Amino acid sequence: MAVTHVRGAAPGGRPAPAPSGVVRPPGRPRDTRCDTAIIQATLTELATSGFGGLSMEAVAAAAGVGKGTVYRRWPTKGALVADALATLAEPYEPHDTGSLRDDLVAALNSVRRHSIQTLSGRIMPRLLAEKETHPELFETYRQQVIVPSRERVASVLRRGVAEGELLADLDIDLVTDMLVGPVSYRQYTSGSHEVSGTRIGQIVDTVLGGIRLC
Amino acid sequence: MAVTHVRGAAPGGRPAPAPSGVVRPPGRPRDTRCDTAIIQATLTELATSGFGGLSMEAVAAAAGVGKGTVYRRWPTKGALVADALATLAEPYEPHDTGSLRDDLVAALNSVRRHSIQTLSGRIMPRLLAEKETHPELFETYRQQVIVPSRERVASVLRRGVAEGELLADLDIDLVTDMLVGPVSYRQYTSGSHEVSGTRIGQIVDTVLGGIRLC
Amino acid sequence: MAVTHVRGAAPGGRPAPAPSGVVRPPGRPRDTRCDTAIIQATLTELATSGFGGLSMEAVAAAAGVGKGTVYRRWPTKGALVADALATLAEPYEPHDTGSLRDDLVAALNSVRRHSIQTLSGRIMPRLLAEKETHPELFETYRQQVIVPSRERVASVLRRGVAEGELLADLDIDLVTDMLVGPVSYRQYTSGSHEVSGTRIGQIVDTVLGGIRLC
Amino acid sequence: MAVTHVRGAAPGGRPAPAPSGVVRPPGRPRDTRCDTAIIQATLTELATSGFGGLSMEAVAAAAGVGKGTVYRRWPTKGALVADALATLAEPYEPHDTGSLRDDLVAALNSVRRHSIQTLSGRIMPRLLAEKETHPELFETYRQQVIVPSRERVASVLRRGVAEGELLADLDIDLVTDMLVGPVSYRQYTSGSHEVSGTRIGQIVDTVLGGIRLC
DNA sequence: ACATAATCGAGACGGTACGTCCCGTCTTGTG
DNA sequence: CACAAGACGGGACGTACCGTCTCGATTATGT
Repeated sequence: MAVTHVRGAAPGGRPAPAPSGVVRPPGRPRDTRCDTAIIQATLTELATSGFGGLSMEAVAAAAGVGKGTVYRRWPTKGALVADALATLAEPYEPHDTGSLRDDLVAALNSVRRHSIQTLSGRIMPRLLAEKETHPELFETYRQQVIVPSRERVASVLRRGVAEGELLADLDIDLVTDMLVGPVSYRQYTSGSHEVSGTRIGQIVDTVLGGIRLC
Repeated sequence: MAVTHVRGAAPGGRPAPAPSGVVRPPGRPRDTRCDTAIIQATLTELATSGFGGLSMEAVAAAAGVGKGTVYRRWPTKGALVADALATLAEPYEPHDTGSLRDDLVAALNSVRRHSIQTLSGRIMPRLLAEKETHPELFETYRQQVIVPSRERVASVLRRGVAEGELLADLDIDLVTDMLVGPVSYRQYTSGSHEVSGTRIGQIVDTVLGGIRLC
Repeated sequence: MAVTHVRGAAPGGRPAPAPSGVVRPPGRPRDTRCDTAIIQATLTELATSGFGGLSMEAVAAAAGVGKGTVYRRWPTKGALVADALATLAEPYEPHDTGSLRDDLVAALNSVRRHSIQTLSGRIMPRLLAEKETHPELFETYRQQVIVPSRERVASVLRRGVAEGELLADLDIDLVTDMLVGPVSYRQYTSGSHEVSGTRIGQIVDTVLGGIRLC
Repeated sequence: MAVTHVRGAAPGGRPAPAPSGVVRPPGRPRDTRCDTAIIQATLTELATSGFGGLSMEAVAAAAGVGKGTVYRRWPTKGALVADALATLAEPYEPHDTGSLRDDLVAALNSVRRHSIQTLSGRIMPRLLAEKETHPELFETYRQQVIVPSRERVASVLRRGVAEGELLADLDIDLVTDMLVGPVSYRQYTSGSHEVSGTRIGQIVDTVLGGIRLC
């Protein structure tokens, strides 16, 4: 179940020597390849077993690392998961094709793809389940993943308002919910069939029908 | 965290002696109060700890019965949870106030209330997390809880179509998603503030703005 | 490395039902076969690895028993070893052939045999090594094994005094040391060759030469 | 529990530069103060924890030295302990006061004192316990410590034979056992009180009573 | 009334996973 | 090169449960 084995890494993967001028602690420095392997294994385990079912031992084994190496860096499971979630941050990349509708469709398609294909998307329902028990973890996830994702939709909407295509007093947050909500909700709870591209177009059109200037 | 303790039940709670004419196995008959206590404890544990964190031992303890009493009835955790989920079925109660908008708002408010106040609503994210691992459990939940809940909204929409208030070729499933989706999505993923009654009205109005005949 | 496997024991080995009139705790009673298997394994491990090298896990494995079964009975290693040592008690069997010399030789031969052939004899140097760290354990061993062993020699000497064959004011404890000491000392510290029967006779004769009435 | 800290040593303690004319390996020469500190720490640890409980890491820490410094000199624990035991050799110092009895008493007193006061005496039972597992270590100890100690007694006895005070065909080894045995045996196994000076006199007298010419 | 037979609470059992600790090895920078 | 410092993989330890099992006590039914 190992994601990245440290021992198998290419020799060239070793980190460069520390830049001069930085005080370094004595002794053998920590191997940064272990950090990445552990974080990656944590995310995989999180997606597979959830926070409750995640064990430090399984993470260490999946990372190909001794248990002590994990505990030396993160004293608790919560701290490890929190740091792992923090790496999920996605850069905000606005796109502007000129067409308001096309940009919204594109943004929602990216939401859809995220939930299916990425590790982060598979982690989402696991964290949702633990939201009552560990609200801070889901909050981290929300800030790192959900908020940027919503922001892509919201920025398109704001542009529509600025360009006079949408109602001037539009509640951006509300409309974002009305676009992202149906896609995300359906994606996660549907029995088998996922949300299709056609359906996303219909969702956008229906919402636009109610908020566009006429 | 025991919900119902068998031992503490009033003597009058005992089931009536079996009706004559029915062949009964010899020996002491099973105590039906144990069944209900175990099912109830299972649902509570499911809401509290999720499927992965649920243990037969904890269920037995919460129900105030011995472990053997649980295993005598359900050999596996999955069978127990499946039976427990099957009891969540909610009766379908349509309401018709004459106003399409008011009925939709009422139906969505019921969705909102369900997710917050009921045990079933707290179980939902737990099962969602296990959907990949145990799809049959979530499917049971969907049939027992989600489908009836959506049906309340869909029936109102169908009535609107029949009465000529809504577009004739309306995609009921799609619009149901667009009404339930934003509420449910926001309710479960929001940081702190829940969905307000006002917002539900806005959601209904926005959707109606795009699908109402004009 | 298992000494006695519980599972493989004959069905007839089950303990008899408790005598009536004794209050019994509820639940499944403890299996006494586990107790004996654990004690036996403890003594074997003690002889093999000493007190410091003895681990509860190894004892459990050697006894063919789960670790919990050991900890349920003895919370600490010290308590387990103490109880194990208490079972080493040997019944005192005086022998009287009429000849003072022959009886002393026989008693010393029994000391010699004990140190070589018995588990208890192999445990002795292990406990001696831990005498500074855990004096109470060695004290238990002394009372259970060493004292009775010395008493066999001392009782013969006392008889010799009573029958007028030995000096009336003989220091029994001292002479016991002078008989047991050379045998035990040589037995444990000698490079390879053990103490022979001939040598034991010489030791007895030499001591008798100094304390016999002449 | 460090015996000698290298780091804390006075600068003057550095070894003198090597005499010219000797071929020396290139690079920094080994610090001889480390050797002595490690050996000393090994003996202390051996007395405190025994062979099984002794770890290279603990030795290094007690010596105030890095672990690598120990492993560079001795690859295994056995090699280190063997070298440490080899340093325990005691010079043989016969004494002759003219009185056979007094010399024997003095020799036995030295045995007694050794077992109590010296590090070597506290190591003795530790090694005894490992005699089955590591016979070569105890053999080293025997040659370095036990044999010289016995020789002091034996030489007095031989002198007694030569001077005609003892039986001509005396078994020196046997009588040595009979003198050293009771003292050592009692010293190590006694519950609390040690062997007194008076008792040593009694032992010597009793043995002499049986072997002296009359 | 009394034997029969299955249920029930309680808890012991073998097994396993957990987090901690520590060992011996390896890898840094400094002298 | 030697040396300290300490990170690393591996493994053992004691704990905590899990699901199964085995007790005595209880409770209905048939004779």
